[in-house]
Amino acid sequence: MNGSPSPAERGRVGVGASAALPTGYTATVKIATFNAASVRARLPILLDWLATNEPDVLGIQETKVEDAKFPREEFEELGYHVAVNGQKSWNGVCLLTREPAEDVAKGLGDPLLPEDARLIAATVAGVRVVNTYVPNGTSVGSDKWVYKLRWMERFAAVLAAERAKGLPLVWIGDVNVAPTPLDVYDSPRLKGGVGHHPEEFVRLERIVGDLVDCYRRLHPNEPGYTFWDFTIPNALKRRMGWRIDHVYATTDLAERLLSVDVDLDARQAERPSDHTFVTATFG
DNA sequence: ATGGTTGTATAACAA
Repeated sequence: MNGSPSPAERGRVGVGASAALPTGYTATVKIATFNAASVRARLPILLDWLATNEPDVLGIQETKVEDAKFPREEFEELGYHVAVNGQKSWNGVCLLTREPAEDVAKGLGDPLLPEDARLIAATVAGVRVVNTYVPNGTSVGSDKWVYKLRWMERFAAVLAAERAKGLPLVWIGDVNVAPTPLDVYDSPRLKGGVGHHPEEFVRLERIVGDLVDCYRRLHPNEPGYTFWDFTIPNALKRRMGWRIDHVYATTDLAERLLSVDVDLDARQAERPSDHTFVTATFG
């Protein structure tokens, strides 16, 4: 072997070479979640946000588009790999990743439940990322409510199986549950309704286990709302929100947690979703 | 206010 570097090695000089990095530098991983309420309607917001924030992973929920019509190229032009689990009109999830998504898994695989497009998981840079759109539930006691509770029970088993693979893991997505009084704008009034109901709390606890709720870990006293109902005028300014978009991490990753940000600007942009972005950064 | 808004199978739905 001679001493001259290969072209590939020369290409890394100044980028990955630790000697060229400033003192105190650590590689970070940014993982974000966003309920887009239609990926096509939200494309301008999404492309702008990705270019500005450059997350390593963005999990989107409610893409509302079948896979063949997903705007894949627009994200690829920004340097993202695209993995989708969609259906026509409703639901739909995807993962946008800077590194290729490996071992992609889709759906709950429960023959007793409809195969709605609500789950996609993949391994990205050694981290198992599980992105879900938990059913809304519509109204307590309805068929959709029963479906939500059953879906959560099944997902607890699916997530346990994912965790059994032993990789550091993050669960991200719209969980459609605000689990504590701090997570919703009027807990006494909303408690017992969809999204803030004890039957949901119990099931969410079983799913989460010893995973760390990343936002709450770093912000124990701030509401951290991520969703504001379209039908409530000026809900954001009136602080009438819900924290239902969450990032959970295994303890090994949570020990590296540097920050969790909720982007209020995207909720106030032109033609916004009713949700906004949540980003967790691990060092 | 059994209201309000937004998106998609543009007619009722779901959220």
